Amino acid sequence: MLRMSKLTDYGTLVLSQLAVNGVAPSSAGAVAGETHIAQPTVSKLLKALTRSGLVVSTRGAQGGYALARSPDEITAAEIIDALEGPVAITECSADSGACGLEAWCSVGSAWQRINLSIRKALQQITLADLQHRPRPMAPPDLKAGLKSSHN
Amino acid sequence: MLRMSKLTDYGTLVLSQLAVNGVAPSSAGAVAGETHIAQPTVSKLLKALTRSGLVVSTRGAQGGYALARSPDEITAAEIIDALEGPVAITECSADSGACGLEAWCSVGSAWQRINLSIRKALQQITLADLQHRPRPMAPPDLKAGLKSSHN
DNA sequence: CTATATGGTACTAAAATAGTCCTGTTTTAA
DNA sequence: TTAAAACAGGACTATTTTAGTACCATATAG
Repeated sequence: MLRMSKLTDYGTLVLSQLAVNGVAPSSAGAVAGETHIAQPTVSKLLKALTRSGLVVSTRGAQGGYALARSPDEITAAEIIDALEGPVAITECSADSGACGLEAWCSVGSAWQRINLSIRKALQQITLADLQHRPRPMAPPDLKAGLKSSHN
Repeated sequence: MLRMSKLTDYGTLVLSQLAVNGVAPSSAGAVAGETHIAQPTVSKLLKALTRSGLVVSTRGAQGGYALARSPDEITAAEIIDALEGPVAITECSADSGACGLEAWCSVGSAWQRINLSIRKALQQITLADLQHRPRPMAPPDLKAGLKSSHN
C-alpha cells in the first residue's frame, strides 16, 4: 500500500550523500560510487533534482552537484514531487463524469483529503529528519480531520 | 505520490454500495450496474474482499454479497490490505546488504516509519468515515514522531 | 584544444496493474 | 430432477508504469 517508487528511495539516498559531501560539487560518478547505485541512474536522478531546484549543478570539468539548500530546508514532499511529479492518490480528479456516481465522488474525495493531509505532513519532514537515527513514531490522527473541520 | 491502485478505489466504491444496499445479498451484476463498474471487475473485487473477510457471500440463485460488519467497523487499512496486500513503502526490507550503505539504511528506515505511521492512521478511518461528506482535514504531525519517541 | 562533466531526450526492457474469460460448484425454484 | 442463477478460483492477455540505458549536445577548466 502507499508505495513510493524505487527511484524516489534512491533519490533520497543521493541527496543524503550530497549532504554528507558538503558544498564542493560531487560528480554523478562519484556519488554513484559512494552510494553503490548505477551511474546512469544517479545521473538521471540528479538531473531531475536539479530541474526541481533541490540541487545546483556546475558544468564542465571539476563540475558536479551540490545541495541547493541545507538539509533542514528540503522537505520530503519536495523530494517526492521532484521525482514522481504531483500525482494524486486517485485518477478521479482528472476525468470527472465518466463514472458519475455520488457515492464514488464522496468516497473519492475522502481519499483525496487523506492524501492531501499526508502531503502536508510530509512537508513538515526534512532531509535532515530523514537522516536521523531510527526512532519510534507516534501515529497521526487523520480521523479527526475527517470528522470535524476545526480541531 | 503515494498512489493507491485504481482497483482499491473501485473497491471502496463497491463496499460503499454494499453498505447502502444493506443486509440482503447483492449480486455482483447488480453492484456493477449500480456502480457503473464493469461486471467482471466487480466480481474480482468482491471475491478478494470475501477472501479477506470484509464481505460475506451467499452462493446459488438469489445469492450475492453483503458487508460482513457494519461500515464503522471496516477500516481503510483493511480495505487497502485486502486489495493490495501488505506491501511496504520500499523494497529495502526484502534484500538487505545488496547496497549496504548506512546512509541508505537510515534513510530507508525513516520512510518505513513514516509508512507505518500512515498505516496506523488509516486504521483509525472507517468505511463510514469515507462515506461522509467532504470536509477540510487537519494535517497530522508526522514530524513529531521522527523527532522524539514520546509525544 | 581536449578531457571532464552536466543537459536533454529518446529508447528498450522489465514489472506491475487492469481487465477478461473459462470452468467448476452451490443453491433456489420450477 | 433439472435448469437457471450466482459465487469460487484460477489462468490469461493487454495495457500502463517504472527502471534502466544510451546517445548527442553543451559548457568549463586547464
